[in-house]
Amino acid sequence: MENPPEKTPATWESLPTWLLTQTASHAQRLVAEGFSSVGARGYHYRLLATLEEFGPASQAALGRRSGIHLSDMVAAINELTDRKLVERAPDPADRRCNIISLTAAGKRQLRRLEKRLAETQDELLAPLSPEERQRLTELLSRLLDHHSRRTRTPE
Amino acid sequence: MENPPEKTPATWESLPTWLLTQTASHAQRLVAEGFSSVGARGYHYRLLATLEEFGPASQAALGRRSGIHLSDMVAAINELTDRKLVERAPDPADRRCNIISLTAAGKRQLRRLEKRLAETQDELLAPLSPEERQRLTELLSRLLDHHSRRTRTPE
DNA sequence: ACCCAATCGTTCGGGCAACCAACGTTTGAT
DNA sequence: ATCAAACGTTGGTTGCCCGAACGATTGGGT
Repeated sequence: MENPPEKTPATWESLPTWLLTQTASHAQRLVAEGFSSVGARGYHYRLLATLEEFGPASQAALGRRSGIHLSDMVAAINELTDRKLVERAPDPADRRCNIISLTAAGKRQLRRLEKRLAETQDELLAPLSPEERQRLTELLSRLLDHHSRRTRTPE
Repeated sequence: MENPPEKTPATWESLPTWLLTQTASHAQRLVAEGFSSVGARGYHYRLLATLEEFGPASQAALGRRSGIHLSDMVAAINELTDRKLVERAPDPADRRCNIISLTAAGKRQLRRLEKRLAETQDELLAPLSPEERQRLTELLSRLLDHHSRRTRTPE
């Protein structure tokens, strides 16, 4: 999306969906860059943060809480265990389950990722005043709220 | 992202980058659904719209104007020619080039896609008042502007 | 007139986030 | 005891974005 050097003053450029997805792609790039500078990606942060917030859990529970698909958990957890940021232990009470828990190194890494993430927020919102930032997040929250309620089966 | 039925009241949920990327993913889903209901996807719309706005052009020029990578043009144009929405003709003046042009059916399809797209805007912004919609697009425009200027080499 | 750099279309490949289908193992409720 | 459900795992698919390479063709410089 950044490559093509030609101007594109096209019809769709002002549509909310376009503005949204485009700014989001910039945001994602910034976040990913921040994370990759410490050798991680989005899933890693989400998992580490979820682990700290809710404590050790099975892969399935972890996936539900962090919004990561079960089939993507395997690779993500593997990558984290390879880096010793997380431990995968069999659940003695239920042999189907692995219990994933945060290591000390994992906690340190989480601190680093949080720092990067905070910097990224600022980079993203650079051109906006504090009040504008406030309004933007408020509007986005409303939108997200509305649409996740419709998709997440109400009950 | 919509699948897991569990609540995820996690740390990062209020971060602007999260709100942005998540609402964007909802937006993208809505757009994609709208398009696919008439057998198209994003690239198709972008190409048809660009063709109508700028007239027939080579694949390369078309790609630059619509922000689609050259290497992705082949497949997209193939799909459009298969559906007779677009014509690929050799350029008599430059045998390296294909000249892509819109057919009547392509124009009709474009009208359909525009209609879907308009409906999608409304669906996306449903919970916002007209003034709020205005403010949101203005804020997003500012952000997008700022960040695309930094990436697109100024000159 | 010639050469070389640039452009065009094309193919193949990768990355990412999200998702789906299937399977064997294990569990728990009936 | 059985059977549905959950768990982890493997191996796909999709859409969008990007890069490397290559043959064919072109056009500018000299």
